[in-house]
Amino acid sequence: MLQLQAIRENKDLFIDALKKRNIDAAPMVNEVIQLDEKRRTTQTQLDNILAESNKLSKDIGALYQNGKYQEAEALKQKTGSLKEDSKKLGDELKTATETLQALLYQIPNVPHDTVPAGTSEEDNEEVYEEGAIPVLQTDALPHWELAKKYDIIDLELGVKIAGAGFPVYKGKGAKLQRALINYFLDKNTAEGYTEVQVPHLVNEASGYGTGQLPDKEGQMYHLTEDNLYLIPTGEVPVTNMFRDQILDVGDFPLQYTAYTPCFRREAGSYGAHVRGLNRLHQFDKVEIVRVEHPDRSYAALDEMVEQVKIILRELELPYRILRLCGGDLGFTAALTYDFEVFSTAQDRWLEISSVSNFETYQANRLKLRFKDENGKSQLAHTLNGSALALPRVLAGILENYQTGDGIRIPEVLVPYCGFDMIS
RNA sequence: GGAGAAAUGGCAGAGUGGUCGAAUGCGGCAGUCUUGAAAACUGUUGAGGGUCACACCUCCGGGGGUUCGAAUCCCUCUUUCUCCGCCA
Repeated sequence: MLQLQAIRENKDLFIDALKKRNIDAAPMVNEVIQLDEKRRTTQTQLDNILAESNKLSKDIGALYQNGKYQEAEALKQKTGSLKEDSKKLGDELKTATETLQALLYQIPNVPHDTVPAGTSEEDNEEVYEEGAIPVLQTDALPHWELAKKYDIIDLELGVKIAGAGFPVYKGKGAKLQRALINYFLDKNTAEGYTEVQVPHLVNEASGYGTGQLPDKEGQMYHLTEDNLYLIPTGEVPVTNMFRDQILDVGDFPLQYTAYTPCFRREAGSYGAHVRGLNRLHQFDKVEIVRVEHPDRSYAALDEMVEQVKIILRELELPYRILRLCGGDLGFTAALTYDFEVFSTAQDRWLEISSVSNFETYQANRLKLRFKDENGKSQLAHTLNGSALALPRVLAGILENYQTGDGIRIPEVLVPYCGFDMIS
């Protein structure tokens, strides 16, 4: 959520910056300002009435204590109309505040200066590429064929148990997945991220805190009986650890890593590109989350990008980094780098990580603040990234490491797997 | 799941329906003292709205109610603790 006061002071700046997202924010921003003015005048009126009635109540109390019951009763008569007015104004204030809040929820974050203009993923800017794309023999298979051939992932079995998009990993496939999780967590903790295990279901407040609610409501599995949501990413529980907190400036940097399954309804996405592990309803992910001082958040973002690069380099997977354009940038992010691994047999790039700085957008919703050097409280910056998402990394390994004899295991994973070949 | 108790500032812990945003202690911060530190003493120390700044308003787990007036009374939800039941 954008900061109201900042909008009030620089509305044109916001309207301009949001153009990069290809939206005309002017009507919304103007309405925000209007609603805010309404809210404030109502608040002032209400405050005055409350002040008056507080004073009357005190006077009545004093009169009672001095035994002047007649005078007290007389004063009581005067409180009736004040009560009515305050009730009416209170309702108005509530409505104005809620309307304003709902509107603010609808305005996306302001893109960072470096975010390229553009309307779709076509316009994302490639900023880095590393790793040679292997040349495979002509009979190379896509990962879903390999999964079947070596009996390591069973998609049909998952259909029986749950439905499409819920794979069953078997034997060396399961072990490889577990190896990747451990490897990722080890890399992250070695870099100073504290490992946490967090709930996989979150309440409504957490959903609002990180911005999945209200705009992505339909993408999350919702347990209506208990009003809980299955997490679409570890970002939600981990970042919400800090909701409603006022940190000390010395607490930075806060860095956490968590392994969690992720659940996504993926309503409306079907077709050839969702085959195999490409798009699932349940998948595993190791997430890194940071809470940072505003002055340091972009340095932190760079460090997170570096962290993901190192992992991919060690896995010897060919990858590229994209800076997302305004049209492709997530609702809550100010700047996002996507990592894509080249999936050789599918001949396409697969997104395996997304690293973002949300600046104060989430913090404002989370009420995540810190006391700065002058003792004033201000909003912190939040960041997160995948390090990494499992299924597509797995797909990349299966496809890129396939040989005529089987699938080779990347060297760094051999100690974690206990085998060096799937055949 | 059943029965009971509780929820107050960073923490601990008072609080009779009126002058309680809330005693006291600890912690934090500033100062005095000291070569320095500790101790002692003095002062200060929640959040939000509002204002140029004050004033003023809101918040004692959340929501609602009674009352001129609620931390205090009532209803409800949530959470925690104790006992019972079930259970990885």
